[in-house]
Amino acid sequence: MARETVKIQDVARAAGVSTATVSRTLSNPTVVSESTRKAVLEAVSATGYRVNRAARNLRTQRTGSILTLVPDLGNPFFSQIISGIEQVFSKAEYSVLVSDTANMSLEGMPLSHVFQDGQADGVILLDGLVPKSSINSVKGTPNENLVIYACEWSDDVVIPSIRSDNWAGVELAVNHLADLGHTRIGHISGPDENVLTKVRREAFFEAAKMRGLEIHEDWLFEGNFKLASGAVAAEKFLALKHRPTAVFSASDLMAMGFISNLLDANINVPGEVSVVGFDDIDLAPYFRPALTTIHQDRRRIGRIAAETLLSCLSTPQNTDSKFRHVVPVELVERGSTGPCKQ
Amino acid sequence: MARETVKIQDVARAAGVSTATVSRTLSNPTVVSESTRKAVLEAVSATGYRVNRAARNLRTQRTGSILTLVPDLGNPFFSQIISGIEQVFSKAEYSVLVSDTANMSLEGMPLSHVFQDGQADGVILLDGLVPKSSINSVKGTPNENLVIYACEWSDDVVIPSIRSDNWAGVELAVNHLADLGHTRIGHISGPDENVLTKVRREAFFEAAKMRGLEIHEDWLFEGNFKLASGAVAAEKFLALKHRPTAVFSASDLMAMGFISNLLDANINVPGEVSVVGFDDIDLAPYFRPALTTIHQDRRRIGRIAAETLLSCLSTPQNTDSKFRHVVPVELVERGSTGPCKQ
DNA sequence: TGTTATGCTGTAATCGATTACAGTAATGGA
DNA sequence: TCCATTACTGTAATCGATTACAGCATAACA
Repeated sequence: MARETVKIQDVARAAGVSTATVSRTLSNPTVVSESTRKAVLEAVSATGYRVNRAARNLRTQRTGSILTLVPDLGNPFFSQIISGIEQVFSKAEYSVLVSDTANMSLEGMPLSHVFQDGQADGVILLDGLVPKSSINSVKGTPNENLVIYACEWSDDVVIPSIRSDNWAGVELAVNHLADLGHTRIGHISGPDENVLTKVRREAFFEAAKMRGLEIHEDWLFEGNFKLASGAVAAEKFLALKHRPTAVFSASDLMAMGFISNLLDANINVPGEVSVVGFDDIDLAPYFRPALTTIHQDRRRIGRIAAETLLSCLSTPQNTDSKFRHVVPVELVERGSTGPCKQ
Repeated sequence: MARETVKIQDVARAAGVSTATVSRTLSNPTVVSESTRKAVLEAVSATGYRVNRAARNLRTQRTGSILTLVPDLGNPFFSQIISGIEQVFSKAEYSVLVSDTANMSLEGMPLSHVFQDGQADGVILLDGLVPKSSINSVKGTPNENLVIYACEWSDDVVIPSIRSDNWAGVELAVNHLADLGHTRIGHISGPDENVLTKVRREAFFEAAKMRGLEIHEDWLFEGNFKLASGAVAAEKFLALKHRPTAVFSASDLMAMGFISNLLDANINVPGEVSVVGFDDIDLAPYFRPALTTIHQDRRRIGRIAAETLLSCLSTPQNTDSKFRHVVPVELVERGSTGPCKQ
């Protein structure tokens, strides 16, 4: 009964108006008269018309979608941020594209291509390791302010960013342990190249110093935020002659991997070793011992990032590339930490 | 130095050829002569030309992207499937759009709109609860075969699907427990409306029957696949006068929530109660007790779904709407199950 | 030499919307 | 009555690529 695809022409014909009027009715209803509006809308539903995005995009030079670059899509940590992002953009009638940076080489690929190709109107980077040169390719273009960081970032690149208050989080963790009487505190960090690793490590040293605690080289374990690396850290920990009585892990997953191995070695947590994580993943309260950790509101980070980008999209002028939104974190005390008994 | 945007005209001029030749060089290099090809490619890199997608999409009536509908983006389970999907599509030069069905109402929204709008060339449904009417709106259209299920599905809807071998997984779990001597086995299920719940529950009854085991109404706990619902099930479990000695949970998360609460109540796992999960999430081996569970290869499901859709996209004719790919599962024995001692 | 095939290239129509500009009718004010 | 303004509406150009069709050499063959 209907033609293959119904286009604006068909609606115009059905409503007895021009295509311009149909278009106006749909995108700016107030400028057409009551009666034509009704006629057009009727024709639209009668024909089942739907605006063709490609045509609109070509004409308006917009895409109606934004791109999210994630270092590891399989990681639940990021999926929750994306969830927050999607929530905001779906309301605003934007589509969300996701790409795993592990599946592409960004080395030679300037981010400006995303805009030139008409792939997306904006980009949210969850990956602090996207090459500086790639990001800077948008500097000086009209899209300069449409790339922002969420969660991770790079100190070399000046674009807006949303992040947790990592420094405060580490302080909370260390002070919590110090308050419990621990003086020998170890640290499981993320991978060296990660910006979060740097901040949290530095904050760790600083917080320890503030409490007058000494840190031994031996007590620092480099991981990669994932479970297995926490388990590896535990092996090294167990091999130490003179062990710390508490450990601050830069991620919950590493903390859990660490604890698992300690328990297997019959080391009591928190009896002999207290452990604080970072993230407060859903499982933290259900792990045994329940994990004391620093709560990050991941979905909120995603939402704020999306809202920030959205406002840049609607009013490009008043964007500050140095904009930085820091989301507060909090300590959640659970069962994996206890008083120092030595 | 360069114009705002360089278009195919500019390249044509620079190379001294027509736009048609430029287009051909880029999309079908073999039909142009060696010398022009070189000239064009030089002009392309000299000008920094990039094909405008909106224009191409309009002309070719394709979008180069596919849509993934997820019931809960924040759930790590789905993010790993998406990871597999993205891996395949990024190689094939497709973009992946993700939408959380929780953020949209699909009730009145026919899926055919996705195609009419030119939003995507194909759809992967990770959500078995997308309304039948919405999906069936593509039946009889040219896009009939470009919507497929991954992981979940609906028995009412005839479209290709990729899924784990749920039935076999449940059998493995029940037989494992029966082999350990358990005769009183409980089950924590997903939510009633979920298709996986139905299959796994039915398979549970069947497997139990095959082993000559009786199942009491009291031993069935309805959850929602998430942690907290496992903990709730544990409360009900603890209130029972006559408890099962083993429990099969339809998800690892529920199993962990369940175990946590049992441990808090000083019930030994697996000493007093054995627990088998389903999924084999990354944490399963690090939980204490390490979780015995049914391994599902989520990334593989994603990859196969993507490859299936991809082949439908390239050769639409030979698609079978009844196509069903069942991915094998396996039992992973860990510490949460042990011999029945009663 | 004439005819046909082959290989490459250019012209121009086309995809389906948006929107600048112009035109018309109705209204109000002088 | 005439002019200006307001409120709509229509015409047609435009976004930037792809591709059907036609044209022109050159090669191949009779």
